[in-house]
Amino acid sequence: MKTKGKTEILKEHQLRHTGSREDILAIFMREAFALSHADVEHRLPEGFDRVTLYRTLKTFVDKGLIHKVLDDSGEAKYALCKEPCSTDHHHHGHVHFKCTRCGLTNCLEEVQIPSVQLPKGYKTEDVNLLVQGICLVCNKKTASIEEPV
Amino acid sequence: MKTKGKTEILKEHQLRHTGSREDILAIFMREAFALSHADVEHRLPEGFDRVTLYRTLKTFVDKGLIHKVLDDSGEAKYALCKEPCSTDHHHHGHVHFKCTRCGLTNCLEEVQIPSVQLPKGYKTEDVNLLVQGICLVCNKKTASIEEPV
DNA sequence: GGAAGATTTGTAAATTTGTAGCTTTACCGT
DNA sequence: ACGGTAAAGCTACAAATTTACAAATCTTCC
Repeated sequence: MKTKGKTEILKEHQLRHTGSREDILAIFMREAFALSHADVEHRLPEGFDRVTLYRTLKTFVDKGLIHKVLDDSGEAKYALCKEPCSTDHHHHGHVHFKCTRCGLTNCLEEVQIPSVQLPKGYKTEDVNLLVQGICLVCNKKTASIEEPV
Repeated sequence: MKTKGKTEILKEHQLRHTGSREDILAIFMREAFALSHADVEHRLPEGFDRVTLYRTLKTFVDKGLIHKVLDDSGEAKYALCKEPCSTDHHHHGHVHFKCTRCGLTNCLEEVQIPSVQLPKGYKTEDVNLLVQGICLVCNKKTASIEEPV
């Protein structure tokens, strides 16, 4: 199964195909975890215009190409929308996991958010769940030190 | 039932009772929903020192007087801790709800976060759940228009 | 393939935001 | 009331974000 191309993704979201957008989109496609503004910036070629990055991230969010990932740091992070998101409706049923050790935030696509029963009168449209803790990778590192075979 | 006084709250958290803290605490007690840094700032008297606000919010979080409420906006919000929070351990098993209509974010103290089963190897330390949708108040307004008796 | 019109980008400058250092002021236990 | 100490009130800075505007780049339509 071939992954959707960048050109195709941009077109789907009614965005012009430009070099900057291609670069930024490529970064999101390459990394599996959620990226903050700074994360993206670091991965961009030296001297990439900062203003363009601000604008592009905003545009991508507005058009539903990427979505904001909640984070306790207060610093917004972004990740590609894998499920179809229209301009106005983001829909993300999966859990986000932030490792307190390595600091990376991932989408755990395979973990569904359990349904939540809200009090009468509330209407649910979207649910976001952020779990913080130690991720698989960091956990292994620790284990190999603290629990020798 | 009388609500706990500001003086009492500050004392409980080992904080000196000062004018600034009283002002800021009063704002949180007055508003039922979560407030961003900017929200608090706007409600403070003209000319209130910016730096003091930064420091006070930080102190309040550190001492467990208020807790961060995650928000999809990326902008951190804060709300009073109703459950007893010690200096080092915030414990918030409850759900946060953000209304897409009125934009307000509330703590639903009565709704517990269901436990989440993560893949093997992950270790959970903290869980945050944000539900977005239509709140009780906004829902009623709508209902009274769309579903006349 | 090229031109027109609209969008996007690059640049500089203005604003806003978050911190640090230091002095003065205000708490609070004794 | 006194004195040690925490907090407030500045000022100054660096970094982050936004704005304005002209130049460069897309798209569409001949």
